[in-house]
Amino acid sequence: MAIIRNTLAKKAVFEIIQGNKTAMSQTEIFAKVNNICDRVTVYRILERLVKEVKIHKIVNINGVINYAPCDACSHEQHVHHDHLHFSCTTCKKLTCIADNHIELNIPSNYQVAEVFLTVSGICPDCVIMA
Amino acid sequence: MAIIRNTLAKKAVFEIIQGNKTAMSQTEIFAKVNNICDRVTVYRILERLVKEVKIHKIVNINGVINYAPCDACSHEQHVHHDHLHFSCTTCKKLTCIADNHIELNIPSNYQVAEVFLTVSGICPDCVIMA
DNA sequence: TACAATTATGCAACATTGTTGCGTTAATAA
DNA sequence: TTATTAACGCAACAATGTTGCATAATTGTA
Ligand SMILES: [Zn+2]
Ligand SMILES: [Zn+2]
Ligand SMILES: [Zn+2]
Ligand SMILES: [Zn+2]
Repeated sequence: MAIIRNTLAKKAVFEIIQGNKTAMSQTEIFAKVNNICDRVTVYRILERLVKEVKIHKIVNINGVINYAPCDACSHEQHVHHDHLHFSCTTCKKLTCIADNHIELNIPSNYQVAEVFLTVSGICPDCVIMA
Repeated sequence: MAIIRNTLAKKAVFEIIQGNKTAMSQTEIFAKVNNICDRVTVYRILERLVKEVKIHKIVNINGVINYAPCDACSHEQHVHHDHLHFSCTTCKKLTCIADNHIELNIPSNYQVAEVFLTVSGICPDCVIMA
């Protein structure tokens, strides 16, 4: 059951996320959606897109939740979102960076599931400006 | 200028944070403060304690901002907060783990400032329960 | 094409979290 | 003790996210 429907609003939201170089917050997405649907609907669409593994959720270093497409996420039918994210302190943009396999050094009584790695600094666009 | 005052509320908040094994959110801290002061005051105290490098701010994987003491943060008069944080998916607690020096693999046109590394999974307390 | 089933939406109402302004309180130095 | 001003309380507001329910729209089927 639970047949997935491809509505106009859902397509619009997904295209907005895909069309952007960097990850976007619900607020930014809703601003771009141009009143094609309600604020609440955007929340619900985002929730669905995450569940369908079309986008992934990234928490920025200030706590704001952002969304980015999952293109780079699924390799060989194995979904993983543990790539690195770069958070620019100047333009505040959050960018997905290719995989970054790291060695962890955690006490063995901790059972590791996912790794969230975000690096802050200045992105290429903003370095040029400076 | 800007003389720092050590008020009752500030002491209470700091002791609550220090007395807890894991990091705490503003909501949790205010709940423990037992109406010794206003909700807003807790926000302002937390802000000050962060500025004074007595506590540090950690964003949990769900976007909730948590606070933990800075004991483990300053080594040889050099402050750094880039240690690893463990976020338990069962009890939702956020724990500071000792330093974790990692090798990053980021395009050279990105200018790195800080590294935020959070690992999710099951903490020792919750592993025992299961 | 028409219809039924049910997913998705709009809207209102609410909850939570965080912020700001301003008059008052209280910590600290002199 | 007094003056200075950091810190506080309170009210009001803003932003973000959630829920319930009636209505609309999509999709498979007849
Ligand atoms: Zn930038
Ligand atoms: Zn990403
Ligand atoms: Zn736990
Ligand atoms: Zn920490």
